Amino acid sequence: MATNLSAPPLSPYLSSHNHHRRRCPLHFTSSLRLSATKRCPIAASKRAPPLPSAVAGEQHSASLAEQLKPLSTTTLSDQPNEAQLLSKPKSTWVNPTKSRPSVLSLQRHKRSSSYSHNPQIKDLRNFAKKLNDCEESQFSAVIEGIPHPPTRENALLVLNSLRPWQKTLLFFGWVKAQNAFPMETIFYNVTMKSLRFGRQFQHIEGLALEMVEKEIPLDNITYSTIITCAKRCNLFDKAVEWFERMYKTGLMPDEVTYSAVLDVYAKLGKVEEVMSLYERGRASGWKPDAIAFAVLAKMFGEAGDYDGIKYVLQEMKSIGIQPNLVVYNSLLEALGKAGKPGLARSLFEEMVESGVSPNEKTLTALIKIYGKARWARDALQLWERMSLNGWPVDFILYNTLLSMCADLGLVEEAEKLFEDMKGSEKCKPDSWSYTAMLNIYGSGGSVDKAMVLFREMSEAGVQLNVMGCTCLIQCLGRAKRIDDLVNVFEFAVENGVRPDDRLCGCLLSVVSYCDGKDASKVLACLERANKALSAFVKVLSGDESTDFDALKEEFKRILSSTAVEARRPFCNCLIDICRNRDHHERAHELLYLGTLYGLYPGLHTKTEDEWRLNVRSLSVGAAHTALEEWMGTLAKIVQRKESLPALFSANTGSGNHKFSQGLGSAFASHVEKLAAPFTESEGKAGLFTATREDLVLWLQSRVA
DNA sequence: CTAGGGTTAG
Repeated sequence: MATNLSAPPLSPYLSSHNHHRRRCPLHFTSSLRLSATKRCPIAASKRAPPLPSAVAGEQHSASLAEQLKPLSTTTLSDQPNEAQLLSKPKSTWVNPTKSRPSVLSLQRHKRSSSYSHNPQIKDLRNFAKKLNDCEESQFSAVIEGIPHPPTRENALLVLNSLRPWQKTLLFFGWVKAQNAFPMETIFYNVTMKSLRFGRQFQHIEGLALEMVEKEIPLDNITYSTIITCAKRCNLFDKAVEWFERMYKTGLMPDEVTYSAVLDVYAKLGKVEEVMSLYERGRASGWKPDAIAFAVLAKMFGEAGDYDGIKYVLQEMKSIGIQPNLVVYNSLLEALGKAGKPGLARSLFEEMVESGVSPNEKTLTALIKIYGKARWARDALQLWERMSLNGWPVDFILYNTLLSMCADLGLVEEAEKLFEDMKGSEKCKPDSWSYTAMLNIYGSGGSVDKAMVLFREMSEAGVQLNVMGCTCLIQCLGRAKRIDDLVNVFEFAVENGVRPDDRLCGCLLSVVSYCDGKDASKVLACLERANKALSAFVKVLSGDESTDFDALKEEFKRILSSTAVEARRPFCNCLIDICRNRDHHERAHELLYLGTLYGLYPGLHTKTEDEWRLNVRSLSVGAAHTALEEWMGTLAKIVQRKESLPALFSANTGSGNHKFSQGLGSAFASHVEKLAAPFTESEGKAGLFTATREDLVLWLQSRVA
């Protein structure tokens, strides 16, 4: 998911950007001329007369999708071609020395003077209010009481004041039927705005098609409204479709449409298309503004792309755009997602120094970052600064602070905050707050406190959610309070919690360390949540031998219907279940399958001097299985007298989390039991090493 | 609000 951060500093599309700039200086001069013509240079290529044979062809017939391919993959090679690409039949060539494009820069519409000086304004507003408030059935009756004739200005004023989309649509229909004046674009735009409020994409599209039919021009406002409405309705294909239509008409996108469309592609995860459109916009004279950069920052954050974030910063600097609060917030969050807490911290300081005050979202982002990074000192210092400076706090920020406490194991701080919330008027703990507390008590093993909270929740009328349920079940399982566990599970299901894969994984892990009756009770819960999984567990735990291929197929079927983040935990638990029931052979088979399906990437790493087994993400049983498997393989290599490196190591990790269970110590005792020559390194907790000589001796002794 | 665009929680 995240890009490889050890990759070269610039992403491919970024270097293609530079490449493009270097090679196509003419692009800029041409576009400056073009910019005053209200025509999109991308579209122009489609309408251009046949190009000279050598450069005609693909660009002439290219679709928008093709046009949006990264420039590195399209061949914009020689300069005459560029000039051709940008020229078009009806372009009006203006003085090329004119300083800046005029079309692309945003021209907000001023409130027309009839709005402020219209003495009828009060009557019309009251009338609009009546329309807003009346029953739909009375609409036609009310509308007849319009206090002044529906002139263009009057109609616009009323249309602008209608809230529910149904009323807007009815009124618009009425105005059209009056036939008092020709309909202009603005009427459609205002109506669409109201429809967008009600997320009525169907109606918006209907109106847009009506405009096309009646040859009423669609402008940037129309298109951006259509596109953002589609976006809000999650109809991304529709958003793209309408941008394509706009492109075909040759209308030049302005700043608003640009950032709206960039956001559409960004939300589709189409980074390359975003960058390509960005480059083309830049090349045609578009000056991106803060909103466009906020969109880019968010996109790179979602992709975990640090190079992309650097690029955004660099572009803003070179264009001379100072980040505003929203851009800072997007950048901070992006840095968090890209795993750069240190850079987030320094960017935050830079932001404060530049005079931009953080808001709730800024602080939420940072607290979350520090929590995830387990930077307790920074988190607490920031918390202190928040209250010292009187920085704004809201409900989400409170809950984020609680979650951070859970991540860092700050039990007392969390309890204090939780009590403060209970005492407050506006920020009473909700299910998020309770979940955070259940997480804290659950991971800390404070079962009784967790159960007190559980009871308190239902008294306070706060719903238990799936994560809170998972936390509770985890800690009840560890405490072997299986009857309570079953009760909590049943309560949760009865109260609308729909078990997800994480909850199933949690039940599965409890099954792995329970025996007999307890295991059956938990398995019965699992059966209600995931039939296939519980059936598979029964097969694995049973004594009948199973065909490997059948096992493989079923395991594959289960994994493919499991959320990606829960697949490895499933496999880990299943291996533990096999081992705890002395089905070691099956444990090895499952580890093999897990590796086959990519659940354990980087399990083995080899350099010339050292071979390493990385078991940090494995459960105890899986780690043992992996070690045994490895030793078996090495024994064969020794037998075959093949060459081996000087050093062998196994890494369990040290477990940064305050509440983490000791994989390291479990691994140490397993190594001891096997009398294997691995010893834990002095300075590095969780790193076990063995020399070739010791290991070979031991392997040979085992065979003998 | 002044016909259109961006940011908060496992």
